[in-house]
Amino acid sequence: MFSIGELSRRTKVKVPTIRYYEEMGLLVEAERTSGNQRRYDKAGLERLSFIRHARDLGFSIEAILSLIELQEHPDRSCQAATKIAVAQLADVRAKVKKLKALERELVRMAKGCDGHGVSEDCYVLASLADHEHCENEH
Amino acid sequence: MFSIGELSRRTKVKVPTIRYYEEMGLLVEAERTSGNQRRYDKAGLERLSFIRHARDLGFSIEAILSLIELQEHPDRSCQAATKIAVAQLADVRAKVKKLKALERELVRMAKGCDGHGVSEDCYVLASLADHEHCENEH
DNA sequence: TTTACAATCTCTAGTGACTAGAGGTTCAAG
DNA sequence: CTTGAACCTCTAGTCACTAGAGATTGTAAA
Repeated sequence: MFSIGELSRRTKVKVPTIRYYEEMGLLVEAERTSGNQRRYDKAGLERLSFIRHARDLGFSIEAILSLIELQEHPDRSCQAATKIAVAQLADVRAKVKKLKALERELVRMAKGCDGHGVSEDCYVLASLADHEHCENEH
Repeated sequence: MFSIGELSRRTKVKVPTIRYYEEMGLLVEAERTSGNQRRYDKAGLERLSFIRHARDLGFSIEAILSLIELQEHPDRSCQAATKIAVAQLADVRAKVKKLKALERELVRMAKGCDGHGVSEDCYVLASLADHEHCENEH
């Protein structure tokens, strides 16, 4: 049995965030001492590790709620869980693609005017003002 | 002179968002009709296009405020603007890197259990519960 | 000119996933 | 028994919008 601070140290999840997760229903309400402080055990630690890992992977709290629900009903959880993971993967891939496009355009912009002042006009500002320069449609 | 709705149509920025930008100081306060409705001209359109383009590139509203300020003082704006753009680029690159790592792990997870049910336990759930499976440190 | 109705106005509140702070209580070591 | 770090609850703030209520205005057809 350990305190919320200890749980925080072990999982690297901040104390107020743990309380927030409890409020959101991700964590079951913790046991309390007679003085109303939360106490956790190994199960609580594992649950929070699961949540943290999923958050790190970009799953929304809602998605994590679904995954937790699936954990509680092990029959046919596999297909449903995979579906959520695949959706998350698609999301991540879409973000990567968009960011890659932005990266290309920013490189182009930032190269326009560096040290050696071709200072007639700022290329960065001009690029932002004029969409026509753009390689990508966004 | 055109209405906020017309401006919205031309820039693809939603009407409440335009009002929000005005409130945040990104747009100068628009002229009004006798009946208090906003009217815009070409200058307003160009300014909003600039803002929209910068937002699409992931610049924060604060960064855009800086860029707009730079526009108003064209002397030595180039270096400062480039600095902002380079910072933005670094940010985008960091995000890409992180997402790429997540993508790899999600691929590994989602492949674990697909159609042909090796249904002893759900690999997706197991992966989330057990950080040790992880290739990446996060 | 009147009427209808879409578009506009302001204002408040909600989103997601936390983070910060106030003001009060409890735990554990010395 | 005292100290003080850690805990408690509650409210409000963050960012960049988005949604909705309720009132007013603009404009085109009858």
